[in-house]
Amino acid sequence: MTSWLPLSPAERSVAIEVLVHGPLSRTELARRLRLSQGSLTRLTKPLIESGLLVEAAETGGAGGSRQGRPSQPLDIVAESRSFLGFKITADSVYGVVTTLRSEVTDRLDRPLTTHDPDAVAALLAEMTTELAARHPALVGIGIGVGGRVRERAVVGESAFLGWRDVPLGTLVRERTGLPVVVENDVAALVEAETWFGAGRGLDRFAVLTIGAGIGYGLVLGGTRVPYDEEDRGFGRHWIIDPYGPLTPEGARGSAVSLLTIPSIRYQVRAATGRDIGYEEILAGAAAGEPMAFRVVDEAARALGTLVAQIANFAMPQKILLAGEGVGLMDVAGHTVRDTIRSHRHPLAAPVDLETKVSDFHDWARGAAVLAIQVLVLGGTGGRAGG
Amino acid sequence: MTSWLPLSPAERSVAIEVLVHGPLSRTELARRLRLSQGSLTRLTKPLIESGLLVEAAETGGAGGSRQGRPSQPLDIVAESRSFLGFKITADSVYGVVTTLRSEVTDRLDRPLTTHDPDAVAALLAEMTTELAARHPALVGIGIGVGGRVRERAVVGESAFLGWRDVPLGTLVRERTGLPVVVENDVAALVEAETWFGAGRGLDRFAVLTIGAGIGYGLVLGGTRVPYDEEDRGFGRHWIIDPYGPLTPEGARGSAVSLLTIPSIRYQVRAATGRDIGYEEILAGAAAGEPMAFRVVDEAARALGTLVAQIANFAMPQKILLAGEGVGLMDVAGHTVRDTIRSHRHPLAAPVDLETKVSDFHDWARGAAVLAIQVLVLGGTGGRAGG
DNA sequence: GCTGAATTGTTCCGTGGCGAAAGTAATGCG
DNA sequence: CGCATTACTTTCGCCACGGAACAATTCAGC
Repeated sequence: MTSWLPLSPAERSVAIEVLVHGPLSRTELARRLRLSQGSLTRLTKPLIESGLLVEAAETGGAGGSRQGRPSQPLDIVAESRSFLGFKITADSVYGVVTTLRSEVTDRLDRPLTTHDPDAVAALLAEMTTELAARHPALVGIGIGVGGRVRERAVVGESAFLGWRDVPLGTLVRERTGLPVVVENDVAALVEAETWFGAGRGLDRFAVLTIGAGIGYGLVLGGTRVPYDEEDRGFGRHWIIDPYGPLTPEGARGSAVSLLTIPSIRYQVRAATGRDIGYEEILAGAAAGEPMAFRVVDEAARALGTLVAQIANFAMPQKILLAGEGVGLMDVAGHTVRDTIRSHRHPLAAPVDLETKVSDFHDWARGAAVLAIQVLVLGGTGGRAGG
Repeated sequence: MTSWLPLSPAERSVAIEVLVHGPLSRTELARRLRLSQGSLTRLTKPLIESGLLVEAAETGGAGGSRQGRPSQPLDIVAESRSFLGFKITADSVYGVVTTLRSEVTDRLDRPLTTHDPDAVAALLAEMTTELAARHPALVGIGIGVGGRVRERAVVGESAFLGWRDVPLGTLVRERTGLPVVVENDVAALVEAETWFGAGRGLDRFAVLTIGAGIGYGLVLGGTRVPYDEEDRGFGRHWIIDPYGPLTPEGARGSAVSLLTIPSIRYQVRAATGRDIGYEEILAGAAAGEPMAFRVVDEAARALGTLVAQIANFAMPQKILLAGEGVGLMDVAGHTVRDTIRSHRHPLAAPVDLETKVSDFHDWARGAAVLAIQVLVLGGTGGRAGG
């Protein structure tokens, strides 16, 4: 079962709308999809018969009209199928099991002791077997990797794994028998947020991730813009302050050198001689420790500048800050917001900014969403506009 | 005649494809629009009968296949209708007459001696009358104004004219009897380049204009992103160098203070005490005059930074530099390109950059394109995705 | 409780746009 | 003079959609 089989385009749009925007009545769907009510009766009938949709029992009583025949919301049976998402880091593999709605129902992590492609694939297969025992309805696997990925199957280049042209998709599919999607990890997270997260239903949407590195993704017209280029690691050459800090990673004063967790720790270590953890640095900055404050304050200004540039030039309706390094916002959010304002027209609409601290399981969940998309869209996921 | 009347969506797409992409055979159209050949016979028949399309006589002999029945290119009768475009500046009105393909066939300029809305409308009507005498098939008027424009008809706010909520569209329509479209001048230029210029056929495309001010427009999915905000003049708060020049317009080190013609002239005047023209400053910089060189070199670096930021964050397939102030590229193009490179990943694809020095007639032509769009699209031009 | 208004969902029919495939037209090549 | 090749046309059938009448189900008011 590679996809929801012979779903007509209209049926698919109904399925996606219900999947992404929760239980909806036929009338509401007709409004959203600009179809007649009659068409909706026609379209939903086979979907219900096939068991994909169900008529939700409760109208809830919230919202809705007071008079007339009560609406009959339709919902997806989110638990009918399970999806597996993996995030591969240098020393660990993080795995999650999700429902069709991308709700995480299980987790499994394993240390990664070798970077040999076959061994990695074997580990993934082993984890899959273990999780499949607990979740019989497993129908697809998504894998997120830092680096360049081609055709959603082959890792073209991944520095931290030392890989070149590794057909990871095939390796895992052969060992599991399940359809596999491989994608750049940032791309996966962006897709997940677009379908089920902060970017749901938006036309233009941007994601900026801060962690060990910088990630960036742009969604236009509901579709992620494919970056042919920079999945070798964003932000190494986004120069924010030419006189900024010089760090091992990234050009002087670049987003990477100012914002990533390693760079911030490096700066503090270089200044104080002590190797302090990221959280501790943030706490120190909040407590007014001069050195930590200086570094964090500079990072906050850099982040504000970056967000303002994204808002000015890509004009998204919303910007999501994600990753492990956005704890910055808790400590220095006001500095970030002040900086954004100073880089925007005073009368411009304020930037709709959302912050979401994410761990590696969120990245894995992003990968699982890819598997969901492939199932729903029938293998043709990720169309580039022509 | 407000539009091409009852054109079905499919017929419209055929008309637009031929209009924008030159003479095309039915088979070629079928390929581009992903329709069957039979459908194209059906769709083109009424278009030809109504006189909108004609079968071009010459297949040319260039390109094309060698064997088989020769193709029969279809073309739009570009001269069958004329359009009028106006660009209003503080002291002049520039007018052009164009064909359906937006080729300029006539021009007319007049000084603007008053900013009284009725007087301006009267002047536009007078110019229209004069041009209509020479071009009988005039069917629509487009007007480009710097400032905020609502609903393609009302000038909400225009600083240089001192206008607030002036229903310019209505004023001109009442006096001419022709359908009128009013739009922000930058928006008009972007639309024109998207349909008939550098952005033709592209999915993602950005325009940056440099002149008395800065302008910016982004096209995604073939549609211009509506900027709810910054049509009060872009770039006043795009801080490129916090320690950059302080000028009367724009924040310190902003794109406006570094790049616009008035700011560059101001900087040279402040440094040398002499009031020199823009072209002369560029010539001086090229000749190695220290002061002019310093200012122009700094401007070129700023432009490079700006273009790199646009490329990094909006990810367009192409960026067009337009306006009266892009002569900069002739003198310091290498500096601009070097700066772009230094702000991008070394392995990233080079930015596709096009330069087009435009004068006020090009701005007027942009406005005329709006009138063409409205005619072709049937009044519903400028849909926001939702 | 009954009636009527309001709202959701269903059934039925007509239309129109589309693709598939067969047929026709116009050319070059041997 | 066929024959292959390519462009276009015609015919046919399908099917997705909208529109309208109808059934279902609730609430409001008397």
